Amino acid sequence: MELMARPKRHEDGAVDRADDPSRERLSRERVVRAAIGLADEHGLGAVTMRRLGDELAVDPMALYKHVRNKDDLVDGMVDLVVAELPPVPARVRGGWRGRLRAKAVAAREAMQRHAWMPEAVESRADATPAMLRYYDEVAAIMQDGGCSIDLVHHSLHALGSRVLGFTQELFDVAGALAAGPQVLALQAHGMADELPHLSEMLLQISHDEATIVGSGCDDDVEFAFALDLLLDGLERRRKADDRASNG
Amino acid sequence: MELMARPKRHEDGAVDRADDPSRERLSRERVVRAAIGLADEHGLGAVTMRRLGDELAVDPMALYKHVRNKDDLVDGMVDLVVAELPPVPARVRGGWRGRLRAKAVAAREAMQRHAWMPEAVESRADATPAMLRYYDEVAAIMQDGGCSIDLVHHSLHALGSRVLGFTQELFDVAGALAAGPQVLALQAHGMADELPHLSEMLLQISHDEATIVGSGCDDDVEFAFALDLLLDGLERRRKADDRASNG
DNA sequence: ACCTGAACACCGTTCAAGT
DNA sequence: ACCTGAACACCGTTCAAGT
Repeated sequence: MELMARPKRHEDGAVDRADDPSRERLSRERVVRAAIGLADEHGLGAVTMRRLGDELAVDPMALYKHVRNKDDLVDGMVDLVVAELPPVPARVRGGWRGRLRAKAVAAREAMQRHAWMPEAVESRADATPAMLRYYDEVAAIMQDGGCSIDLVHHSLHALGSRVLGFTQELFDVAGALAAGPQVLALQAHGMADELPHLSEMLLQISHDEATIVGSGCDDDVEFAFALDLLLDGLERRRKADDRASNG
Repeated sequence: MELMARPKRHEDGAVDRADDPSRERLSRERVVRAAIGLADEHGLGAVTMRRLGDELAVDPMALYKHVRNKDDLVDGMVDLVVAELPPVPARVRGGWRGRLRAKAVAAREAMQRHAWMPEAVESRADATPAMLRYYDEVAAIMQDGGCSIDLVHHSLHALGSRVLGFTQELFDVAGALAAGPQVLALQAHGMADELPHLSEMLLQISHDEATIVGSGCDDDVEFAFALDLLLDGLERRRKADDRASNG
């Protein structure tokens, strides 16, 4: 998963700089792609103007010619990832719900390749142009499906980032706790007495899962559960609106 | 909203240090409350070991006696806020749904006083003890209401941080865009052609709202809409489970 | 006119030196 | 044995000095 082109080096390790004028020129896209590669490999925390400069074999200050500042860099990373999300397949079963579902599931796959995206998006105040276009597509799917503008509006709020493929979880309820040893650790620390309901739940989960796969929750299942819960609820509201205006 | 006790100073401005042994002793709670006060007033970014030391009129290094490191400090801030959320009133109408709803709405009020909480929570890998206790209470309410353990589990994933009062929005769809001037700005920059559905939606919102209040969306309404959508859907699943096992 | 890199004003944390 | 503060290894960004 090497998204960026590494700077060319001589076999002896010396870096081409002033010598080689054919060396790939810097551009905003090349800078942003290098940052994405850095984040994919080492996390968003590793994305540093200085380190990015190293990665591109360039003076850190040179980056400021292609990027206003670090905020602008992160904006660029988010925008590029969202811009490159696959378009929803032309023919999908299940009406507007099915189309929206397919869109969210496709986005989710991309987000798993870029695990830093939720944190990056969360840290932005404003939506990037690509995010706006994405949400316009979502609105289009719903309006085409017969949702009122008012319902579309509420839905965008209700779905939030879920439609972009985020799990949006407070903490990894299962990953952090459902692993067998962790449950035991909980009990060992006497927390099980304090958390009877969670303990019972986690115990049952790890018991059920143990017979099938490893342990912990299936993120895909949970994502689909929440998504369908919301989409089903929204379709019910759409039908109710329909009856109210047509009946 | 002054949560912390400021260090006492002489009227001439000189700081009591070694002189005054009765000067309030540092403690983990005092450190954490000071950090919360700092975040409430100036945002999470202003919470710095150095600045916190200044605030408490203490060497920054002295903080490390009460707090393992900065991560531990933020953990402490999150834990204290969650621990002090009001308990759900004993008698609330509407069964488990009503009780859970009341809990989320009460939490939401607290979160609005501590606007840095979503960011702080998002940056944590693990839940704090108070968060675990909170989620145990949520699980208890649902189990008492007749939800199967399996449904409780899915619900915790689906509700995510919403039950803690977070809006969990990707970006402030409305705040950033629905304000009248912004819509015009959008059109001026030719984005309206690219975003026909969003533009139409935002135009209608600002038109509708203009006659009632200012502009933008009502966050409380949107929070309640999404919460009820989820709670209604979960109650439907509970009933379906009921029929499946009893019928 | 352009580019570069030294320097500034921060940060969390270590660790040695002083009591 | 304890505490303190100098120092380290970073950070984003400014700005002046050099070409």
